[in-house]
Amino acid sequence: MDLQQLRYVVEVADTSSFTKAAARCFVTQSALSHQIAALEREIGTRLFVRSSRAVRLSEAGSAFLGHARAALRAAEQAKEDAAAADGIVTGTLRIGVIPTLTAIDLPAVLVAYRDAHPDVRVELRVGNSDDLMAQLRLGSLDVALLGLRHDLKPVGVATRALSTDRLVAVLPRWHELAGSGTISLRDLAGLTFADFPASTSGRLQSDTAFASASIERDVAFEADSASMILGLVAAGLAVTLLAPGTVARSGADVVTAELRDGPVRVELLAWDVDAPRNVAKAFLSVVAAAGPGEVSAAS
Amino acid sequence: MDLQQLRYVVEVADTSSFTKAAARCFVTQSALSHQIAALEREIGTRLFVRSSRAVRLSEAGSAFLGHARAALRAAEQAKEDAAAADGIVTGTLRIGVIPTLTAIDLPAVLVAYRDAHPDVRVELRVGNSDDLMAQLRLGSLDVALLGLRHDLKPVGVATRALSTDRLVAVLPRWHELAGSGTISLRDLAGLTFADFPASTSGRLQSDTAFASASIERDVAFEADSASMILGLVAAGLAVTLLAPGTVARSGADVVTAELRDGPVRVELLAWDVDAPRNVAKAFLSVVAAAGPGEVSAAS
DNA sequence: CGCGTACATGAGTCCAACGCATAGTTGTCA
DNA sequence: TGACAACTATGCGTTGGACTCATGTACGCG
Repeated sequence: MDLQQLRYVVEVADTSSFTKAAARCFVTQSALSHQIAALEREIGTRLFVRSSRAVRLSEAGSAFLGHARAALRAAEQAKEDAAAADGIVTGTLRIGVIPTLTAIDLPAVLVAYRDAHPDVRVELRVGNSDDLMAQLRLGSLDVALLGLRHDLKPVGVATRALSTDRLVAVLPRWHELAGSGTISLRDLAGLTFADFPASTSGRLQSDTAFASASIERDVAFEADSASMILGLVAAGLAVTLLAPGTVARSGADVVTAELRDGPVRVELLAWDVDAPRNVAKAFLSVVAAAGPGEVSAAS
Repeated sequence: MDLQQLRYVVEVADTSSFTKAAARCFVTQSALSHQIAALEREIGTRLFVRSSRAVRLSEAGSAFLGHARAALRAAEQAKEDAAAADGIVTGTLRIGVIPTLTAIDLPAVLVAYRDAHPDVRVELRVGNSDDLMAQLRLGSLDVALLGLRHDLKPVGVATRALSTDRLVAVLPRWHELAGSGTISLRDLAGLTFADFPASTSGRLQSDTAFASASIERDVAFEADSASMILGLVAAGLAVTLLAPGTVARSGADVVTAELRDGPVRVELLAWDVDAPRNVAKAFLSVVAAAGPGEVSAAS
């Protein structure tokens, strides 16, 4: 048995394909077939059921997989902790980040991080807050930078609040409400809206605010990126609610109006509280040094 | 990184010697040196501090070692569980046994076990009950067959009582008490005793019995094997207390006398309740099928 | 029934782990 | 103090096994 063989098994299980797994491992399909076959010979059982169109784990394979992952994790952890004993942080840090993040300057943070820990490889994954939270809980992300309604406390993870902002109304330049100072949600009643797709956490922020003010609104346009939504607003097709920082950084040709009863959104740094890896702990320190924020225990 | 390298690290850590570790791994010392050096190069840290006369773990090595063991254990477990999914028990069963065991016929049990699970390698280690318990708790034994005073409940392990016996007095053939039927401890006062070494659990059985009967006795001979003690008795140098089965199986030229107030000794099967491995569970079944006994939960 | 896709298998290549020999270091003893 | 013993490090040649390439086989699909 060999760690390499365990990696192969995990990849095949994850991709349900020898060919795809081989590509991910940067070897040919035949090399991977050979190794899996050798492993199966050694343990005396088929780990995968091959059916020419798909590959799936056998019962024995299912029993094997968990331990294989554990072995690989332990080996990785061994390496990281040994280096950590010498004060060196190594490994791969997997960061999830929402595209609209404004609370911190992530590139600047990464400069500081890389400066302090040059041996760490960084994987950045952009996604929406819901997906990132799910990946964090699954352990496929180490830390995540995301945005939530201020009254939602994520469960199963520890968090540090990075910023708290009240959303602003975003209007076309020539809109009648432009320049009328602070307004309220009710002033927007009857207008056409662009917003994030239904039942995403980005959308939920606005939906909840309008619902609790008992205002029906017409979301005629849905898009999954803030810049797309801002484009729609600039074109005069709709209005929307967004964090002021998001609008400012986009450079979109729109105007904003403060909302006295707009929803409050918190951007926060979240991490797995159960198994914080060295790379993640180091990232937390760098963020803590870079900006303010308030730590909150996992719930 | 490679599982083989992890095995090397563990062995070197356990033996504090490259040479001894190499011998245990059935490779030359140079092969092991090469591999450790390669691993240290990969993780960028020295795992061992070499001081020409002794090898000890560095701080990084200590951090590494635990994870290395975990990785090896997980890999082993992966193999065993995969086979178990096909109803096959594999791996190595480590049994500890006291030399005086009489409650079960261990060879017969092993015949049945080997018959049911031919793929299991069996390691037998003979030792005294105290050492076996310690090894069991450390996880370096899977099951142990040992003897204890009936009123001592071992902690941290689950047990199954196999037999309960009252010790008998063992006397030279020509002794005046020979043939006098059931006697009491007090009849033995003033005689010269042979027994197990002080503060072993074997010795404790008799010591406690005499102490609670307020009888001083003279243990002039100490030996760590029952056959040696019986030899001393047969030679007329001393008397002793032993389990009747031990005496019967030894074939020693001695006579026994039942003791109405002799200490009661329990032989039992003990196993680690936290992580019972497949091989151990299978052994428990075989013992359960072979003989009677009463299971007791861990305390 | 040919075509495409995917896994298995045989043959050949090449690297890396191994063994051998030896050097270097340190503690021990006459 | 010098010879020795015990131990690890290292250079070098050898070989087993992991890999690639080429091909075989099985299956679904139009």
